[in-house]
Amino acid sequence: MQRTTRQRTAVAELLEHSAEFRSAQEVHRMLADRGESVGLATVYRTLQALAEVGEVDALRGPDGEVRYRRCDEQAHHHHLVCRRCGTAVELDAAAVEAWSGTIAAAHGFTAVEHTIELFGLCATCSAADARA
Amino acid sequence: MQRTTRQRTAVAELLEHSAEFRSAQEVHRMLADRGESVGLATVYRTLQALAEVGEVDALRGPDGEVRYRRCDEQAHHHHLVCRRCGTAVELDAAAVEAWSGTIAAAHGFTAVEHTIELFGLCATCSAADARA
DNA sequence: GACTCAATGAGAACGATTGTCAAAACGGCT
DNA sequence: AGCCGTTTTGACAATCGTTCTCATTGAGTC
Repeated sequence: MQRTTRQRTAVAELLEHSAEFRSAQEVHRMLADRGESVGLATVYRTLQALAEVGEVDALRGPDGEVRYRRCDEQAHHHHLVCRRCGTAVELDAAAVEAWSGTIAAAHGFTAVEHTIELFGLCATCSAADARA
Repeated sequence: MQRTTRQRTAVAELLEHSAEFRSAQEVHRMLADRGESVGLATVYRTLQALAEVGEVDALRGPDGEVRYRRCDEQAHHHHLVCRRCGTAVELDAAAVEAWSGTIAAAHGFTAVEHTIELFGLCATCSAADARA
């Protein structure tokens, strides 16, 4: 049976209040700073579990680190992520979904999955850059 | 100055004859098996260099490993990759490109880049699976 | 052939992630 | 509240891909 523990609550809680994608390491550090220290291994396990259930979305950033975020949209969707601050916008990509399906079929591929993520600088970070 | 060495030639040569995406580790092993042993560090350096110049395309598989492949198309494009054997089809995604640009602008993002890759089982591997 | 500087390679170092396993905590039960 | 069987946890070791270091080697030049 799935038990409710302090650490699981803490991790879920933190993501609940984050609009940004966070890596396991970040979550670990943030919780530590906040005094709710949780073992690193536990953070990884919890995050993966949440992702498996669909509670959170996971994606691998350009640097190879996996990041997690609690999304409003439960259904399948993609993101436009700020590469500086991690803020993300959820995208409805019906058009792209259709395209991917068609393309795959045309080449005889089956069991197709796709990775479609956009990375850039959000309005805020762009402005900060320009000022610098 | 950029020098022409046995190892650089060997790596380039191997990719030249591969229709599949190969990881640095794979390239290293394949060269060793073939008797043209090349240091692992050198393989990494060479692959990165080739990718930087645009000689080869690089992409990160679902497992996080970076894979390289020599592509016919020099211009920007995406792939439909077999997750079993690594075979890849080059895709022209003009429609998707346009979509990504529009979406990004609509949200005030700048300097946008995107990751768009499709993974599945190629016709051959699908068939092999069905038979098993 | 001699010389210079880029390139190589063995191995250490790294950073993210996963595995291990004894100790601690949960939840149901009395 | 106290017990108990199970699930979780966490400190630490282990993996794995990748990068760094630095003494040695080799490419291109004169």
